[in-house]
Amino acid sequence: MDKTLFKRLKKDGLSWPEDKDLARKVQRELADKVALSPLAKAPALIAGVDSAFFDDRVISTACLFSFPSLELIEETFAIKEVRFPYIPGLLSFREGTSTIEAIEKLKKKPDLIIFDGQGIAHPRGLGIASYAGVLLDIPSVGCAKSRLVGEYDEPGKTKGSWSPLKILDKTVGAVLRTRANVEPVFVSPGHKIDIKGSLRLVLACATAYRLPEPTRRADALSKTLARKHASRA
DNA sequence: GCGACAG
DNA sequence: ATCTTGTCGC
Repeated sequence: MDKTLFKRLKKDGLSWPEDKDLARKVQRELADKVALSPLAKAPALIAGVDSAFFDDRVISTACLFSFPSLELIEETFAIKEVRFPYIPGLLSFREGTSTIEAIEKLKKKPDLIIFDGQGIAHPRGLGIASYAGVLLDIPSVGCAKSRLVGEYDEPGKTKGSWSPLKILDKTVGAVLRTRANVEPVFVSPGHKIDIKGSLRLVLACATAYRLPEPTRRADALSKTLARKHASRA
């Protein structure tokens, strides 16, 4: 894949519908660049990202936290016109570009980013966490609220319990209980981290709620800002 | 053709 | 994701 397309994806993403097939092709190519090696160094700064919609626009937020102390350091957001519909497996092209922009607006570069979506637990091994992780070349983890692909057994009801998420005989992530007696989350590595590391990270960010603090905060902020900007040119 | 299907 | 109040349960 050439650098031109690489930069274009970060800046403008893909449009609809002429590039729908290109989207899948791009995913298959980027998937080869995903690294599942253990985290190189302990992260000190972690960012959580999420997106919300209003009118015909997408607003993505990035919340930076210290780690493992989990103190909020800074928050950013980016708004863009929605150019792609929601299609299972192609989420990256709907909210990936604005998400990347929000991350790049952070004054301090995060050592790792947690996404509200899948990492490699994806049809082509490139969920939004892997997609953005590769384009930004920053370690990333996917923490989704529901399953996209893979099979699993119900994990134990206690906090910290988990069971492998696998496609055929290949483990691509884990179904983790971040809070007792509450629906589990689907964790999978995005880029430059392995499954065990992803699990430890998400669990370390799970305080008293189902979603890890960085992502939970980004979710709340995106919704608040979306309502604030709604129906207001 | 039928069912599944991140946000 | 989004449209939306109160209500059941731990």
